[in-house]
This record gives sequence, structure tokens and C-alpha cells, in this order.
Amino acid sequence: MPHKMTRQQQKLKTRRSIIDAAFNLLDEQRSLSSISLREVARAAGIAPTSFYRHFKDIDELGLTLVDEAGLALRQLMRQARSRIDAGGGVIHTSVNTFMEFVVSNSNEFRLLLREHSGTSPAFRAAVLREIQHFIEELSDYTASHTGMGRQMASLQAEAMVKLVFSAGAEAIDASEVQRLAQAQRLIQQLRFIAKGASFYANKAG
Amino acid sequence: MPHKMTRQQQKLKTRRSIIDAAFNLLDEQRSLSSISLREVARAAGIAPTSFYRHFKDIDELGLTLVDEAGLALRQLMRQARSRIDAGGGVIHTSVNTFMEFVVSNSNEFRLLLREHSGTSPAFRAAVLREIQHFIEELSDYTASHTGMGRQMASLQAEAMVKLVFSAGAEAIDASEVQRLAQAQRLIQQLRFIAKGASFYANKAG
DNA sequence: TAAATTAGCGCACACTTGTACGCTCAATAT
DNA sequence: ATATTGAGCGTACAAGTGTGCGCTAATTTA
Repeated sequence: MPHKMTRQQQKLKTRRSIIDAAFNLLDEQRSLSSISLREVARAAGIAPTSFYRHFKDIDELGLTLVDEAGLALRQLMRQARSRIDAGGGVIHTSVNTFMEFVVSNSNEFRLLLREHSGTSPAFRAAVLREIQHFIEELSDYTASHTGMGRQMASLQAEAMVKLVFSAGAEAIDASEVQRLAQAQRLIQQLRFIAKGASFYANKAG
Repeated sequence: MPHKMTRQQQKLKTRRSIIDAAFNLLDEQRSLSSISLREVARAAGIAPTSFYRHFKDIDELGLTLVDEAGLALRQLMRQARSRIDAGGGVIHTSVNTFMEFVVSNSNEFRLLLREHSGTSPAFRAAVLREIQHFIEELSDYTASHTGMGRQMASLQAEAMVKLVFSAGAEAIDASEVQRLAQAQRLIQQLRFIAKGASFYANKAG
């Protein structure tokens, strides 16, 4: 029973329920471009026209969702880094953390995955920014921890992130045991890259 | 001026115009789930209801498109193999061939790319089959040409194919010069994997 | 030649969609 | 205490959708 609420608080609460409703609609069968304004409004418990009090478009809502999902992803990265510093292999820890994210925030990850190759240029660009961010941080980490040249580190990080996302795409529909097997494969593949990159770094800079 | 035509020929011709119309609708802004039956019919120059004489669903048409795109991809693979046998590095030749495909069959590739992480489980499965096929052939090739164990070859092939598809996804929206730079990066990354895989293969089998 | 088949069409129907417009009525500002 | 604001609602409309039904006209079969 909410006792009192300022107007702004109430508005924020409604906005949140719109966002949450949209996320819940984004299950394995729906994408941003296939959910309608009315559908979201219905799920959020407001009139269709009230939607406009919060977002000018369905696209504006979509960008908000991408941002939120990207934020969750960045939080994951921080979490992974702290675990690494606490011990445990870099690759192993990162992969496990990532897989946890895919499972526990599956709708968020699905959104990023889908809109990465979706129909909206704006959404694609937004997701790409998130991934670039991801690559950059990993690249910095690698460069500073291995003394590898920046260009090599960047190549390695890009390849790794792409593999991780691909694996995540498969993991999202997989069972627990399939996911574990996939994680093992991924870890080995990332080691290929790490090994190969360090080889070429020592050889040709 | 077509002089005469059997009924079957005429029907096949109409079917083809439906398929072609659908492919043409699948530009950078549209996906299978966002094109409507009426839209396809309009583009094909037939009445909406005539569509049903050829496909029971829009989904049935979708599966046909995925199959056709996959077929084009397989033809590409054959072409790449023949070029390899004629000399030139395996990786280099494969990447160039693939990039050519992405450019000259961009709508087909886009279809595969998009439906790979799309909303329809049936489409996803269909695309996955095509990719698995791709991986398997590369895996066989690697195993027989390097004497590497099947499991290692499979891991390597999977990683390579995933990287290639990721690069293709970026190449499709890129300019000529960007594409060339991207191809260079990809080639180097594939070398990482090849090097890493052969290292682990010699070490632990 | 007569009968059967069938690709393609037009009409109709019940829905869903985005959004313009004007109202209410509670929270805020004056 | 009074005036203003603004979140949320209901109504309405034009446009689009998938698809059932029955017709035509030409090809195929008998």
C-alpha cells in the first residue's frame, strides 16, 4: 500500500512498469520490431495513448531497453574482473560469469543478440557500441597484463568477444548440460586464440 | 512474349516470382517476420489470396528462402575449395570467397544472419543446420589436411566459422575499404586459431 | 468434344495497429 | 484559496492485416 507519492515518483514507477512489461514480452518468440505499442501498454496496465507521456516512440523505448541491457552487461564485466583478481584463470572466470549472465538475464541478452543483427540501424548501432565497449575493456586488460602490443591485443580481444557472444547465442536455448559442454569448448577455443596471438606477438610484434 | 506454357511451368514461374519478390523485400530494413503476405503478393504481382496456391503459410515461404540461401552458401564453399586446390593459402582464399558472397548475395546472407538469431525457432533451426554443415566440411578438410585429431579439428572449425560469420555481419554494412581492412583482421584472427589449435594438438592430442 | 481440374481474382469480414483530440482530476505552484 | 500543470483515459478513425468463399477462364484429362 503506497501511502503517498510525488508526481515524479509515480511517473517513474509507471515508466518502470512499461520497461519491465516490454522486457517480459521479449521472450524467445518476440523481438523489438514485433512488439506493438498497444501490446506493451496492455502489459503495463495503461491506456495505449498514455504511453506517449513517457516515450515519443516505440523506438525510443527500444533504445532504452538496449541501454539497460548494456548496463547489465557492463556490471557483469566488473563482477568478472573482481573475481579474476581474487584468483582463478582469466578465461575460465570470464566465461563462467558470462554464462551466468546469459542464463539469469536471458531476456536482456536475447535483446542484445537479436538487435545486433536486427532491422533497425539505430538499435544495431546501439548494440554495437556496447560490444565495442566490451572489446575495448578486454583489450586494455590484455595489453596491460601481457605486455602485448595494442594492435595485437585488440585483434585478440575482438576475436574472443565474438566467440563468447556466439557461444552465448547457443547457450541461451540450451539445457544445463549442453551449456556446460559448450562452455568447455569455448574455453578451449579462447585458449587457441590466446596462444596464437601471443605466438604472433612474440614473432612479429 | 512467351508463346505457350504448360500449367505447371506457369505455376513454377509464379512461384519463382513470389520467392524473388520476397528476397527483394528483405533489404537492410526488413526481416522475414516483418514482411506480410499481402506485401509479398503485391510485389509478386498476384492477388493476396493467390499466394495460398503456392505456400500454405508465410512461414513455409520463409523456410524456402532459408533453403535457397543455404544452397547458395554451399555452392560458395565448393567454389572456395576449387580455388584452394588451384593454389593460394587456405585461409586467404576462403575469406576472400566468403566476402565476395556477402557482397554479391547480400540479401541472401542477410537472411541467414538475421534468422540465425531471429524469433522463429523453425528458421533458427534451419539456419543452424546450414552453419553446422559449413563447420563439418571445414572440419573434415582440416582433419584430412593436417592430421589433427577430429575433436581438435572440430573445435578449430567451429571457432573459425563463427569468426567468419561475425565478420560477414560487419562487412555487409561496410564500405569497400572497410571491408578490406576487416578481411585483413579476420585473416590474422583465423591464423591465431590455426596456430593455437595446432599447438594444443601437438601437445595433448 | 465434353467434363474435370485449378491458378488466380474480387469481395468481405473481423481484427490489430498507431495516434489525434479532448476530457478528468489529483498534485503542484502561486 | 485559487490557478496551473500534466499523467492517464476513452473515443474515434484510417490503414493495414490474414484468410474464407465463390467465381472465372483456361488447361488438362477422359
